[in-house]
Amino acid sequence: MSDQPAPTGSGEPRLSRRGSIRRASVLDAAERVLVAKGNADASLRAIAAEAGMRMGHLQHYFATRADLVKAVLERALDRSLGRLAEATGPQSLPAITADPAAVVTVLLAEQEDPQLVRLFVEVWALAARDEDINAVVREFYGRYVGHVEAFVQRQRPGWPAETCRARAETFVALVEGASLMRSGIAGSRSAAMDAQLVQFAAELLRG
Amino acid sequence: MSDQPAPTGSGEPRLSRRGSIRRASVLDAAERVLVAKGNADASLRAIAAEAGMRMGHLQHYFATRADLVKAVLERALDRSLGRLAEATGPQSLPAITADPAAVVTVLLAEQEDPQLVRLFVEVWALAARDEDINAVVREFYGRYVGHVEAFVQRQRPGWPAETCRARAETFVALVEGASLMRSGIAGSRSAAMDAQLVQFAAELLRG
DNA sequence: TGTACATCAGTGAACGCGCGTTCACTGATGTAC
DNA sequence: TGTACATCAGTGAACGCGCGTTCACTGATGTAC
Repeated sequence: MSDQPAPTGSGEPRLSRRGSIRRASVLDAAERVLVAKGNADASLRAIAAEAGMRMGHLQHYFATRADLVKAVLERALDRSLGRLAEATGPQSLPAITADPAAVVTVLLAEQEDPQLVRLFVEVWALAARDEDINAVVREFYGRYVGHVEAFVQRQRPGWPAETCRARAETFVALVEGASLMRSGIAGSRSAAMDAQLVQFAAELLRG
Repeated sequence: MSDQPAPTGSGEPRLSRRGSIRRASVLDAAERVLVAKGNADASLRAIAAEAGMRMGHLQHYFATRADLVKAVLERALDRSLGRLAEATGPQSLPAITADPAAVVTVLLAEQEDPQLVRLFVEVWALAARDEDINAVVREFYGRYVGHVEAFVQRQRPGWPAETCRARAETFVALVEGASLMRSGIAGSRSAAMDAQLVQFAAELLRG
């Protein structure tokens, strides 16, 4: 979470400046391998090789594989959330705040990266089985929905909070489902579908 | 696919009547284990135990684990598609054909089974990595969308086919995304969200 | 009706493999005095 | 400024484990004559 060298209090070893950098580069390598090969095939050996270090060394930074995977996902979801907040936040480009359809377009554009979509699908599957990952994922979607809800509230200040919430949840369902239908997993992109998605998602935001 | 004992021509051994029954019970057992434990933890040993047979015996029916998993998914998706066709087909209950909202309600009700949702999420993850599974899954969603498209066409005979198709795809995206938001993976059910989902999904079906 | 034989059903042990984890260890770095 | 020592960075080999697959085998079943 933090760039500071010493997460004091925990049982973890303190990290020097160099150690922090190495830890981050382990996360980078692990994310690359995870995205490229999937959770099942992302072995610690492969991750260590990608990071340019020996396997035993990984344990200096992450006691177990589960810890490493969790840290990778937390970081990746945090990053994703940052981009999302940028797209929906009140401080974003005036053109975007004014036009809900533009928000949808930005989110759909993010899905153009097939590896990112694959990572998300992997994350859902993990969250369905693993309590720790589930907590991380649910917090992510909680915040995601929260951002969208705030956006809707800004568009239609008169609407009750419950309506905004329900619309935000429906919006997120639509966008996440769209990633399946557009990525080659359950279907392929088409201009007609994209247009329909944008129209309906925008309607959810200001309908 | 067939109940007939002899899938002639292939390299597979011919199955006696008893063999066909055993083969089906292997599929049943494999599906139970797969749903309960997920693909990663569903070992052939566990599946054999569930089926009440020895591991080596599985090879009489499925040469490799991949073959078995593929067969399980094909059967499960076929079954799912049957239920779907029933809900959207012209021969279904008059009350359902008349009311798109009822179709949505039926589909959402199917998602109430958490194990089924978990199976689907697993299937998406597999389809994202494995070519064979991908083909199976895409055919499933192709048919799924086809049924919905036909339903839309029946509701609004005047609409061009492309519009019906795009709406059907958007509909499926919404329903599949909803399974994530309602199942505990990315969020939890709420009455307000369900109402919103039904309203918007129905609007997709008849505009 | 009875026997021979091919085919299918099912066993059980062994195989090599890659996995995550452990551990005793050696270098490098930085801090205290 | 120089030395001692603690701490962190990084190595490398070994561990046990569960996995999917292979194989030689024995029973059971059904068909041909």
